[in-house]
Amino acid sequence: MGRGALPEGSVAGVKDPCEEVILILFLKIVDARLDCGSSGYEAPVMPHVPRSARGKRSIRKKVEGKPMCAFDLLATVAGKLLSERENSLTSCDNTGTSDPAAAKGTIKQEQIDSNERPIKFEAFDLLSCNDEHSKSSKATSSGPTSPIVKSEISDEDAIGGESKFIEDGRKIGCSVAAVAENFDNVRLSSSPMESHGCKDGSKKLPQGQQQTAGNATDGNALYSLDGPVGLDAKPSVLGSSDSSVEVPLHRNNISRNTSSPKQEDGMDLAACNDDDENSSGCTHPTVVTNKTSRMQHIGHRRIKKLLASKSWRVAPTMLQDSETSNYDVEQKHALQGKRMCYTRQRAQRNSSKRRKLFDRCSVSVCGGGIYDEDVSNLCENGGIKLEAYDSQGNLCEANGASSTTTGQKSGYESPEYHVKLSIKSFKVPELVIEIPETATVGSLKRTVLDAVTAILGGGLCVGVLLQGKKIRDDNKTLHQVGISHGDKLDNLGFTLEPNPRQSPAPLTSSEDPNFLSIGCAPGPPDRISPIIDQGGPDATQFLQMCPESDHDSVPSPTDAASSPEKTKANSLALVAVPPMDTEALAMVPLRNKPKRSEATQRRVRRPFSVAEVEALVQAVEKLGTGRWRDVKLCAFENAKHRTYVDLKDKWKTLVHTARISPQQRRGEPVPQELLDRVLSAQAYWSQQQAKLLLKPPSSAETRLLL
DNA sequence: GTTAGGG
DNA sequence: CCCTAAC
Repeated sequence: MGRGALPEGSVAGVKDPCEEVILILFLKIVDARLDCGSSGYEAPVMPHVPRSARGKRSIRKKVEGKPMCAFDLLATVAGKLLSERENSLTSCDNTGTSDPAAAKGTIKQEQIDSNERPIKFEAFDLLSCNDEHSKSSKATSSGPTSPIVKSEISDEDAIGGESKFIEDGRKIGCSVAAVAENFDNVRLSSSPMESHGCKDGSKKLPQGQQQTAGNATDGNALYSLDGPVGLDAKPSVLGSSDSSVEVPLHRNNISRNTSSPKQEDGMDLAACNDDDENSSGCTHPTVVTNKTSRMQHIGHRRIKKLLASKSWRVAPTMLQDSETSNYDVEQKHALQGKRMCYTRQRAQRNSSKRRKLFDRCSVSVCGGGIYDEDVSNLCENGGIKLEAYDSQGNLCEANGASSTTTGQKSGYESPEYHVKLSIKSFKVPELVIEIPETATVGSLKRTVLDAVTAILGGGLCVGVLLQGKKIRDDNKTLHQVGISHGDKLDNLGFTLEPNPRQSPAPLTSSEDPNFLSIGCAPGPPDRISPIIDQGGPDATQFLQMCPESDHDSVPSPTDAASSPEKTKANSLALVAVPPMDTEALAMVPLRNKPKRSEATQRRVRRPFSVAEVEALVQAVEKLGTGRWRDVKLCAFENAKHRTYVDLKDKWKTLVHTARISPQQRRGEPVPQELLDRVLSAQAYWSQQQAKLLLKPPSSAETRLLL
């Protein structure tokens, strides 16, 4: 339908129905979370190589070693797109409806081969292969074993037999929406899903979308997805849509917004509302509705998976000691807080996985994203939290309260003043995307992805906007330009810009240049900048910052968790803005192949103190050597940094130590007395174990004998 | 999630 | 400490 509505007249005699009108899509993507890691970060291509032979089988799981940046990015964009769509649809109506052509005289005529066009996008491939949930797209995804899924899907395929669906602008509108909705899925367009999404979009998307869809004139549609899209675009709209509609990876989905409905401050965090199943943890900071919760939940879960995929990295270096202090947070993240809040301190599970989330990253910005905690965790007392960074970018935390006092003494120029900002969103340069109506949603996705990827791949620049003005002088201090800790920083913005040094080469990743042309595509999407998107104010710092005895002291049972300080920071998120962002960027490893497979951040080494050893020995003497969890609970319950695995390992080393000559021992000497106890305990328990092994059916036997 | 054990 | 395998 609608074909006739095409302003063919305006298109200078082009009547051939074969000629399609190119849609010019202006996608101003705002708030692209670029949780991709350093600018030099290259998505690891090599799957993690098992360190041990038995790891061979682990290959099955190693698919995750794939680059996720593109995906992340896309997800972000998608979320944003969706959000923007919501916001800008209105404007679309105007331009697209009343004056489609005038909207932008860029209606291009182009011979479009309506035939299938196999398209391969590397970037897209990346995406697809990272989509761990591509379950829905099994059709194209070859599963974990084949990380690189060439999306050979033709446009037709992508859209399935309903390609006609996007034949008119109306459908396009829908498509766009669908795209946005599906971006987070980053799945290879599986026909059913695609069309499905599309349908859903037109059928069920209420409000703006439908409206737009209806209004978009056939063919000539110019969507100017621009405007001040807050990350706050509420997903609620979507919430009402069909359950099958994919949830956009809205920022809020990701961010571990634990803010419960009542916590509109955005900083007032509930301590333990992070139940995976309840997904109460991922509600919008301000708008919390049942509608959204579900979706957010989904998003959250998705994120969860992403997290698990190791692809998301957080800036750990910043929070050195946060390893401990943030433990809960981390864990929550990684584990989706499974019962962490409710259950006793069961050992730190998944410690390794959790850790994987933390990669070295010098840049850490609170973007309201996935990694809220790290930064937000710092926002202890609400308000502006002052943070100090050492030259390494390590955070030397100091909360606003105290810092403020001291800081004021320091004077204006005091370097002690640190501004904490929350970058709720990054503005990505405008993207101009031309895509034929006949393009599939899948291709649109790829196009957008490529565009974004290209930008990012070319290297990024961060722009700072203060009150709309771009601050170009990098040498000025924050204070000089008016960014001071005391100010309301709502006027502060950040943009992500293509690296100027990069020649804006046209995106060529597409195999069909005619098909897709993208503006503002600096370079090949070979690399993605990992800009960590840390959580915003909603961060979950409620974590029990329990005075865990991580200070080489024996955990005392009285080490009760301190009441989580509910932060009352202004909703203006706070974000760590490393004084030297350029340096920070520079610090980002440029290595293509991070050493430890994925540059996994190893936990800080924390040698056991004698006291700890003693506690361990004592516990083992009591409980035996096979109940590490109990040992942990018994003696190290409050030592969050000691997992039962750690204890087990320590015991192992203790035994070893006890058996070697004192000269061979290293580190803090352990009293011989303890070592002796270790040996005896070890002997005793191993003996017990042997007994059990030798006499397994003891009970039955006993019974029989009796 | 735990436990055990190699790295 | 890390990583897996096997429960």
